[in-house]
Amino acid sequence: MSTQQTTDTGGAASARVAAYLREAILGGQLKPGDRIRQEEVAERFGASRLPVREALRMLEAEGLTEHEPNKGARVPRLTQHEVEVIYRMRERLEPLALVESLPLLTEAEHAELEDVQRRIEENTDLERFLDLDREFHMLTYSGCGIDPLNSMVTRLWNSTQHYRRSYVALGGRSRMWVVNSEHRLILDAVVRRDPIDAERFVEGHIRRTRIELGHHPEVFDGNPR
Amino acid sequence: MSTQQTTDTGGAASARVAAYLREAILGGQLKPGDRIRQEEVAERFGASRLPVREALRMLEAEGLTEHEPNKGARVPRLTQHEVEVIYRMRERLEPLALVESLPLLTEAEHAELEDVQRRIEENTDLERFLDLDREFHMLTYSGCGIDPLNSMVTRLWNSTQHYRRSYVALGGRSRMWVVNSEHRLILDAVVRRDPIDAERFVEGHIRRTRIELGHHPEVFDGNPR
DNA sequence: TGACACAGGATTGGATCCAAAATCTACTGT
DNA sequence: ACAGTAGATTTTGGATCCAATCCTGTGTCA
Repeated sequence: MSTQQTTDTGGAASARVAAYLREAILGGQLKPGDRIRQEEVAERFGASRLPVREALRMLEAEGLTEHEPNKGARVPRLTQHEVEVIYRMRERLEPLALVESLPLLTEAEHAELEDVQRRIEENTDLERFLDLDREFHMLTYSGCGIDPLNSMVTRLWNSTQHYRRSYVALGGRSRMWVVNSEHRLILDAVVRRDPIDAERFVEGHIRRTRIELGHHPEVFDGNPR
Repeated sequence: MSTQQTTDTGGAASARVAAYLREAILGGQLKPGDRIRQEEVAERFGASRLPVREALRMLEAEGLTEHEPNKGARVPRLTQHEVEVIYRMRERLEPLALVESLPLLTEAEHAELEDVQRRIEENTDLERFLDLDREFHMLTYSGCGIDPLNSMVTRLWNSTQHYRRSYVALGGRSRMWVVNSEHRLILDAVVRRDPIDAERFVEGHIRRTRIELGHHPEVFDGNPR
């Protein structure tokens, strides 16, 4: 599987169910607005409903589901304005995460970053691009051991995954090209361990994406259901 | 009860248990490092362990408990560095929350803010100060309807509540005086609906608190257990 | 005396059953 | 034909019981 973070919280069964649903939501099989029925998941998984309930709670904390009493869980649907604010949050939090992480990244991790970036540049598949892009950024933050910071950054990425997909599908090849050139700037700053540039470049990278996104309201129209 | 936010998520019983535990943690009856036994809470509450489990999950999402498989829930204990990074996160997120909130605050809410600030200035009790200070800030953000932003700000406040208490107890009356003068600046900017000043003042308010906290490592030493 | 192993108790994780709430459907009345 | 309502079905919330895991204290042996 490609998309990280196994939340070791909860028992073995809950963790497996959570991983399964996480994959389904981030992978786009479950879309914003979709309802998640406990019984259905439990059955498909050969477990009782209880670990499913636990899993849904974990996912809620990760921003992947939302819960209404006596009505159940859904994949949250966001407005364009909500997504824009989430990007503004990212503009402020991720530079901080990177600065905290920067001095603790090893040369092995630098090499891994180089490798991921190389694979992004060789890649042509959309879904794979989403995963690799995420992997690149998360790797740059991986030196930062502050739990609330990590989990919030992860949550912001999770919440917007579906809209990122729509947007990249729209922008296509040229969009990926821009991302790559900006990644190169970030990567250089990371390897040089230059906190000023690192902060500047990652902030600009996210800001430019937010502004681009603002020009494409159609990303938020076609929400199913 | 004084410390808001009833997380309408979960059934009636879970919500009540969550409210009870939330109050106990924020109020200081449960301290960082303390273990929370499901059976114990369930019994004291006349309910089964299941709603307690749900409640603990909710609280985990709010940053009030942490969970380890097969070992149960504890109140998280933070290092000085973690608290410092949380304050840096607040420095970046809360100005954003305030700017988003600013144009949507009504004059009734301005009046309510005035009232809360007046009550803070008249107050001498430490625990009451913690509640009122929180209420003041949350009120300034209350126009911002963006869920992830609200919940993250709340979570950051939750995580540091215990250390805020120790710190205020240390600084005493003079500390409260500084806070009040800074609140007045923020309040003025809010009433004038001046986003530049509002952002500046709230950012400075939090930053100064962070720097002050850095000079008092003893706040983080005496952690029980 | 100290370290390791084992056993018993305590505590959490999961399954099943039942109750309550919400949603859906079909019927009735105008 | 349509709106409103009552009943049936679906789905979630909670209680109880059982299983698996962890922790603690004691005893044995080197």
